[in-house]
Amino acid sequence: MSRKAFRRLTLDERKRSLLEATLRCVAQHGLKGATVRRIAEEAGVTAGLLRHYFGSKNDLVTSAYAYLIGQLTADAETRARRSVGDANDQLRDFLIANMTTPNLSEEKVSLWATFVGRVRYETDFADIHREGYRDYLALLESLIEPVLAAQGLPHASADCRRHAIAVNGLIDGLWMEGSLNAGLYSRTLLPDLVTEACERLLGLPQGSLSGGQQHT
Amino acid sequence: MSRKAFRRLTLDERKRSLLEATLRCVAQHGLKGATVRRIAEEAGVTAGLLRHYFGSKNDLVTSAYAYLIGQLTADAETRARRSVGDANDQLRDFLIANMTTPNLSEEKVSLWATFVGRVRYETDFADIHREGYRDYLALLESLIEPVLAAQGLPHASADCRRHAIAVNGLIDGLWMEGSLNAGLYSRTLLPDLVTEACERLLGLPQGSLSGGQQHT
DNA sequence: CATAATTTTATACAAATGTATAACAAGCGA
DNA sequence: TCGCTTGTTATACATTTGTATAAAATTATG
Repeated sequence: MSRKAFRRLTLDERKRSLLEATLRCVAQHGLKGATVRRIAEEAGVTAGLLRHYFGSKNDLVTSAYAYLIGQLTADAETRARRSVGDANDQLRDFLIANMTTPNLSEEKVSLWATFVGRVRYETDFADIHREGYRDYLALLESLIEPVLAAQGLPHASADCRRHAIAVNGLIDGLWMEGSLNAGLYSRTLLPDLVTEACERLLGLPQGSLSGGQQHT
Repeated sequence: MSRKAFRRLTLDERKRSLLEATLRCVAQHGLKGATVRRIAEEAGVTAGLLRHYFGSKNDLVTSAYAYLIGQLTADAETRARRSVGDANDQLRDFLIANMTTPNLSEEKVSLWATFVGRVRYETDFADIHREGYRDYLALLESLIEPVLAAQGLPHASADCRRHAIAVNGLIDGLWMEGSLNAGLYSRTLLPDLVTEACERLLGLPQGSLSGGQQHT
């Protein structure tokens, strides 16, 4: 009986591959159901290798959570920032990015929920969550501020923060229910709904976010 | 060595006690981490008894999820319906019920997230989720409709549904983030914020939900 | 108070899990 | 081509897990 043939990867390639295999397994089988053996199989390696790169299973899973969160916000931010238009366009694109693929995804919501369920009881997860939330809120505030300013609405720091909390709640809730119940809605319902709702929350004139524009 | 002394309970008492012990364990240790032995210890019985009342661990956990969902909506509905005022008061009390204890609770959010993480991949959980979501949305629609009608706003079934989806997203998101980050906010921020945001989402005159009223 | 019914305890067991460690081999530098 | 480093495989092990089953104790019924 001969050994399995294998190929060496660079440290970054291998780590990424392991983290992504971990996320797929956690989504499908849950946190404990994602056993080191299953993850290894998913990544096409043997179990021992996981411990070579991550000190323990907990280390691996924690890193995978951080990887996921970073990816989610980075994706949405990228889609907002690359918008060539004015502040309204950027905010609109950010909202829509959260209501369309790849961010609107059953798998990602499942992962996110699974991890969030542990935030209260495991400090490693709590730290990652807190940091992610803070970043996301800050990003949202920075997108909202110029929109309010352009409309001549109050846009002091406290105003922006309050609005950001509400809009963030709206996004999170719709993102979650929308991903889980994707089949129930038409593909454009959520993007339309979130832009309209955001206009109302911020007190913008109707159509200032959605008006005339077509989202891709 | 003598056996442990025990007391017999009625079927309902025992089942309830086991379900609640299960929820506490799932919150603290996750779905797989809530082992039958831990649950049994939490309930003050031995492991064998679980299988006497629930055919398998999966059966027990599924039942616990349904129990939790039922409890959450029932609590909020009760607090809305017992409101003696008009339609506005009922809607307001419903919103506030979701932003204050006992519903605003880290433990409940943790549980909810943990279960939601499995909805995509296990049909038992999916069924419970779908049903719960449908009920919750219907309840919300029924609370929104008379408020819109009283204001002379469009309140056809489609209008109410659209608004209910948005408001539900807002509630879910704020409830979740609010519970996890309870320490970050003052105790009245979320209730104030959710009522104001809901006014805006529905297009109600400012203060029509929050105005003058004091929430307990 | 005796007897039966069934809740509850206690023990057993195979399978699976995270971790540790030894053996191997791929690819780099000489 | 040869050795050497270390990425990678393979195996071992104690522990924990869900489930099954036998034994015992509590309560209801007469």
